[in-house]
Amino acid sequence: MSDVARAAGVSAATVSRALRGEPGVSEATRRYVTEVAKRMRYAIARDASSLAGGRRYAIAVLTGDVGRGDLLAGAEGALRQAGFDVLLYVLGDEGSRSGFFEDVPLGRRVDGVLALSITLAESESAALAELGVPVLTVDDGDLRSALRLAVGHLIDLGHRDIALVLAVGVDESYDEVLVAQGLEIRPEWTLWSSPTVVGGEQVADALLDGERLPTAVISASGEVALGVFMRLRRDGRRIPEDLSLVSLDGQDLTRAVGITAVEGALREEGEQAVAELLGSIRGDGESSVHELSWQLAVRESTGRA
Amino acid sequence: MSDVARAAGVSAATVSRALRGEPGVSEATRRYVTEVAKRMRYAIARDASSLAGGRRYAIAVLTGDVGRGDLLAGAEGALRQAGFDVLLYVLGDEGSRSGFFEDVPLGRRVDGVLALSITLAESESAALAELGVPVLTVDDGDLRSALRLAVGHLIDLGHRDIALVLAVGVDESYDEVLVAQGLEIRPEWTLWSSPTVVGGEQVADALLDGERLPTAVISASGEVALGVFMRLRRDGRRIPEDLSLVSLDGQDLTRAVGITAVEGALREEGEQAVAELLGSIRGDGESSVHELSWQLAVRESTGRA
DNA sequence: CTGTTAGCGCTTTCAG
DNA sequence: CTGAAAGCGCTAACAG
Repeated sequence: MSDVARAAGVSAATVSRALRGEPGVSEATRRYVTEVAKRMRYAIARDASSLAGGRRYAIAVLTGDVGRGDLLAGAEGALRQAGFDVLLYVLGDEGSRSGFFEDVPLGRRVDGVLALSITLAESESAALAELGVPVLTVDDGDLRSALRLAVGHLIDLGHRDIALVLAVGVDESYDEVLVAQGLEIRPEWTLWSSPTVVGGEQVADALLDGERLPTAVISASGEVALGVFMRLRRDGRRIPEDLSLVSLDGQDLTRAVGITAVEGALREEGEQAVAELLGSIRGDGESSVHELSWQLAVRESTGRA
Repeated sequence: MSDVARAAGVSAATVSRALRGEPGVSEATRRYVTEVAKRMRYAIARDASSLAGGRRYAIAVLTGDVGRGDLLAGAEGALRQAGFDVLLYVLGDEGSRSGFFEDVPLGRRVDGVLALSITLAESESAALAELGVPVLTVDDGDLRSALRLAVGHLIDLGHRDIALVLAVGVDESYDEVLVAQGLEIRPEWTLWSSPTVVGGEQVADALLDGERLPTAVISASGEVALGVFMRLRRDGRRIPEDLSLVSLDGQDLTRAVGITAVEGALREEGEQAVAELLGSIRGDGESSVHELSWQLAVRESTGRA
């Protein structure tokens, strides 16, 4: 920096102010210094800058699963544009996750934390809170609201007989969502399946064995939806003419196959989450939660009842 | 750090040495200092450390597409374990990519660069080279070698009549790979398709329209393989009894559906790439290329001819 | 093996 | 609006 200062005939302090857009420099000086710096290919050293200035210009991004890639991509883009470094931590498997939280390696290194596609345990949140910087958690959102969207779409298409396939282990009841929209519940049309294509095929078999076929199926898992899709087609059923199908998950899969699905605008949500976090950093420093909101991607697997 | 030094009754220099595992401290002192530091929840400030020490302990990870998530996850894990920060840059769309290379924002900030799932243009490589740190590019590997693996597997199963589906736009010939393994080439069994499920279905139709069906199909794309799979099954063909199917890509898709595929051990390759890069950083500082190597994941879509 | 002494390259008062 | 000076929190010789 002092080289640039010398070349521009000013002091280092002025170069610093000029390059960072700080007030207190005449426009002419700023322009000139900026130009000299560019010519000399000079860029401020982040380490020294944050050491001296106390700012860090870095955000830690925690993610459970790199699968939801677009969320990450959106966040990264927005952060880079805002001049922040992205320190990535993939906390997918238990080992790396506990290793991370055991001794959170972020002390005095980041201005904030963004937790994507990861549900933090109480103790984990506490560990992050100790950093003293805002934490923004992007919550995967409510299955209930996703379901509402799917049901609404099917009802609009005239469906009344809707089966719901949940993940095994889910013991919560979602009947109310259907009931709230005026549907009758038939117990045999609530099914559980492991989140695999094979599971979906079995579900389809079960459905076909029933005394009456629903006119639509909603699956919580994309893999299951695909299994149902393939099994029904192999059985000669047409989709969507004979049966409509909606998935509540599995963005990539459902898009590839053309299955109507509830999904998030992940990239945009990532950007938005960053905006919230940066706002908090500049503002009250509060931690918060960003709820992912769902949208319906209507594709070829749904039609009139 | 001086607080810790005082509390431990030593100098700051000793604390520094002890905490970083530098030689020149007695084991007893190191243990004691470490303990005091932990008790005081002290961690070395990276900024100050790298400013003073000249080391940076950070690697820039460039990735074109977060899709190949496991590569990234593997690399991140290995880097974290080695004590390096991961600065992530997602260079998916043209805008962010050119923005990045226009003014590579990494000067004096990283010890090395890891380029994953991204093919660097000449000028981009040059821009990175200017950083003066090693660059390790992970190359997606050769379609030819992936194909060789698939063909070998099918030949082992007794197949001689193999169709190959390439991406539209690929004008290179891969006949030699088949010929080298003693197969005869039938021109009508080389097909081109857009990398979509629908494209795959069309390919299947074309195959079914032909005068003779091959006993096996190799598809360069996972989506296409899925399309072929679904179309054939709907047509009443059994897979693998009537026809075997291998995909050269589409890890997630093919795994979900149970299609035999050539794939990389992405997580492990990511770790390995990191090892190579760190080696170069500590060693000759040379940039290099890590070729992804392929493996065959045999699933239910292939069987004896 | 340990302490002392200079910086690392910036930013920030405080004067001018 | 600009410059001089004093650190930011560490590490790296250099002594002892």
